[in-house]
Amino acid sequence: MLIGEYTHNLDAKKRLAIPAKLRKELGERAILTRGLDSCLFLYPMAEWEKVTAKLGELPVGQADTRGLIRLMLAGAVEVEFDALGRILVPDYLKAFGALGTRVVIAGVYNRLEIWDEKRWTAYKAGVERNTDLIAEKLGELGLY
Amino acid sequence: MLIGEYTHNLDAKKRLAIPAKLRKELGERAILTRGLDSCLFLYPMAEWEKVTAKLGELPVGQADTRGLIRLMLAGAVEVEFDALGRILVPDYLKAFGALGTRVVIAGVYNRLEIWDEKRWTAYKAGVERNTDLIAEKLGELGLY
DNA sequence: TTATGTAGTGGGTAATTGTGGATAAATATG
DNA sequence: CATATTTATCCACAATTACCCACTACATAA
Repeated sequence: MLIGEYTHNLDAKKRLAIPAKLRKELGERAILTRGLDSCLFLYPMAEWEKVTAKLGELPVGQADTRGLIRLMLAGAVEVEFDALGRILVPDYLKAFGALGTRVVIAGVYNRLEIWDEKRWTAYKAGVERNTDLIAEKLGELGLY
Repeated sequence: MLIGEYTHNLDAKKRLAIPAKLRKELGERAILTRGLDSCLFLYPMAEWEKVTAKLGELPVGQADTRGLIRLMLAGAVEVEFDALGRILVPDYLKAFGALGTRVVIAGVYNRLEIWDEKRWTAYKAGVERNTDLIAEKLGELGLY
C-alpha cells in the first residue's frame, strides 16, 4: 500500500527524486502516465499490468472511457531510477501535469500521484470544503 | 479499547512520545493520518486495514470519492516507535493539526487522537457548553 | 525515607536522503 | 565533419533523519 505526502523539487533537467520510503515499494522501474484531475500516475510494474488488463475490459462504445484509455496508454512511459532514485519526466507529461519546480508526490493505494504543489494545495482545499459530504460518506463507511 | 487523556511534548525534532499504557495496545507501528476537527488520528494496524478495505470498495469514477480517497491515503503515514516509544510527525501533518509544543493524546474507541493542547481545551469547552444538547442525544440512544 | 524501576525529555553523532552542478556520452544540426 | 544540443552518469554538498545515550521526574515498594 502506497501512502504519504512528500514535496520535492523537479529540477532544471526534469529530474524528480522519489521519496526513499516509497521507492522501496517500487522496483527498479515503473510506469509514468497521465492521470485524473491533471496529475500524473506512477505505477509499479505489477500494478500497471493490472491496470492495462482492466482498461481492456472497459466498454469501447463510450466516447469518454475511450478517451481515458487513449490518454493513459498513449501517455505511458517506462521510467528508470537513476543511482540516486530519481526519474526523468518527459516534456509532454510535465506539461500535462502543469508541473513547476515544487512538486507533490502522494501515495494513493496502488500508485503514486505527482502534482504541481499549487494545484495539489488547491485541490485539497476544494475537497476539504466539502467536509460535510465527506463526513457523511465516512459515516456510511462506518469509519468514524 | 483505547481510553485516557495525556499531555506530552512534541519536541524540536517533531518526535512525540506515545503514553506507555496506550502503546501496549498498539503494535510495533501504527498509521498516523488526518482526522476530523483538525486533529490527527493514530490507528493500530488492524483498524487501518479496515479503513483501507472500505476505501477500496469505493467507485473511483466519482470525483468526490476520488477526493476522499486521496485525502485519506495521501494524508496517512506509517510511523514506527523508536526505542523510547516515540513517533515522528511529518511536517504536513504537524501543520494540519496546528500542533505546537504541548500536545494532547486521547484514546477514542479504536484510535488515538492527537490535538494541539489549546485547541483541545477550546474544543472541550465548546462541547461542555452544549451538554444539554448532548444529554438529549444520549437519551435518544438509550444511554441514560 | 531510601532504593528501584519506569516513563518522558532532550541532545549529540552518524548515516541517509535530496539537491544541484560537473563531466562524459550520445544525438542531432549545419 | 565539426559543432551544438541534449541526455546520461557521476560527484559533492547540505539538510534531514535515524540511532544512541544521558538526565530528570515520578511512582512504587522495601
